[in-house]
Amino acid sequence: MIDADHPTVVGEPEIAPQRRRERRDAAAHRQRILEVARHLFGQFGVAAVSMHQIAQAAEIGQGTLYRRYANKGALCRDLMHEHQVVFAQDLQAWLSTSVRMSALTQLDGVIVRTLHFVDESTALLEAVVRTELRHDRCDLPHPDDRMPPGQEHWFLWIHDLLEGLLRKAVARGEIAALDAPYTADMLLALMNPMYLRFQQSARGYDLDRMIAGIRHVFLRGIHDVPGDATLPETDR
Amino acid sequence: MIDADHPTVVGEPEIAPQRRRERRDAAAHRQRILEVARHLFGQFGVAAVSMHQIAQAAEIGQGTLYRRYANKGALCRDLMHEHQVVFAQDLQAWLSTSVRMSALTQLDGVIVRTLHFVDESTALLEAVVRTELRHDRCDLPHPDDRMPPGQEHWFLWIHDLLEGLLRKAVARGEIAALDAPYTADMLLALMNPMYLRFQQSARGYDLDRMIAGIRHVFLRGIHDVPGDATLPETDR
DNA sequence: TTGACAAGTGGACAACGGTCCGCTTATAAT
DNA sequence: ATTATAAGCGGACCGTTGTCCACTTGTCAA
Repeated sequence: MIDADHPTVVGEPEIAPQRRRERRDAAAHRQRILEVARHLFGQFGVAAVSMHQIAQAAEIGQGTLYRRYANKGALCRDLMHEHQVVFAQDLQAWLSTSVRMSALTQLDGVIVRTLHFVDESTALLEAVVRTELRHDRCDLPHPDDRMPPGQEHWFLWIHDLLEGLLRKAVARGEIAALDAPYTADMLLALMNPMYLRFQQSARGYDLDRMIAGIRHVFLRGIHDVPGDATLPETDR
Repeated sequence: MIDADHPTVVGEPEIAPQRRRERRDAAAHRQRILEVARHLFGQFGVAAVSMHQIAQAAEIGQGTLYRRYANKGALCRDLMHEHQVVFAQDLQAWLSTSVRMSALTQLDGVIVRTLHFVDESTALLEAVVRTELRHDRCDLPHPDDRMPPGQEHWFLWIHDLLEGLLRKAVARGEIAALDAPYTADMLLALMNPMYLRFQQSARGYDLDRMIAGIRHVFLRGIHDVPGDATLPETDR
């Protein structure tokens, strides 16, 4: 109820000009959390460290920890953030130096680089994926406020990148028309951290073999030209 | 300690001729468990039902439940078993009626049928996959004694089937040489229940679109011939 | 400086998955 | 029928994830 007697400012600035910035002590805690988590993860492995442990080691309550990070996955995402940014920049840079190449070549470059990146970050990425699917997170484009703004979900970005390159390749007549969004998703499925790890540890494939396989099927399956003189060796 | 006075049978039958058969009451419990689980799953969804609940509803202790099923995944596997057998037989039957077709056509048939099967069994299959990867089950060929003997892990079977068909296609000169084991794994990755569901619910792809996409990439990527006029009908 | 209030905090609590272990009982050999 | 024994049983118990809520404290505005 609005009380007319009170001197409510006319156009009261409901706009909430900018979100009250993070309290200083909170920021300090945040730092400590990341630090401690990084340390514990390094020492025992991501999977073996519980949120409770992290809270204790950081000498804060669980509630505090969960306030900042809804789950271990979120924490890992924050830890990864830096790497991701670097990766994204590198990729972006490479793309811009390679504009003169064929879209297919660019696509290949993106795939290979992404695979390497995922392969290097398996530990953290796996935790992310894991918690996401524990929560039935099958509604991928989730907002997730706790994430630094502007940092969209990473996989989404890669997806769009792949899709874009596929479209470009089609537009340039490098390949026949195809279902770009779904094809991008297929590629993404093959680069899923958990799957990657499974194939490496249980099947014993190494990264190069996987890259070769993906190349063989995709770059051929997409390409119109039957000959494969330019394709990398199947080498197995 | 062996007491020499006792008439221990000379070559005592250490062989344990056949495992003492399941006690009758235990068998009854098993039935009840399956029944109750099926019911609860149907009512609330697989994910929403806890082992504790199942035990309670079946009026047995948790220990009893866990004795038979190491986890929810195992229970679901048992529930699925029947369907799986039927599916396997159907597939086998179809394969034997289609021996005169090209290996590639057979491969296509297997892929399509498997996709449909997975799609129909998502609920249960998902629980299986989920628990398997919760346990870091990245060592797939796990023995898992609690499974009906002779019933190997299902995915393994499909994998071998796919691999075999790929090899056959290569041997017959239908396609260029490739890395059959890994290619089979790629296909399997795309048929993963969790991934399937994700793509359907989050991305909104329907099964036909996915089949079309996989066909486009794989049957083209593998095939030597650029045209695709010979590709089999969708037959559903 | 003061006070209001949202942001921040901590720890109790609950649900779930899963293990353990001591007791009971069906079964098979005697 | 008796008995040894392994199969079966139940529920207390543990660790983990995640929620809740009463309390404290930094911050901003007056």
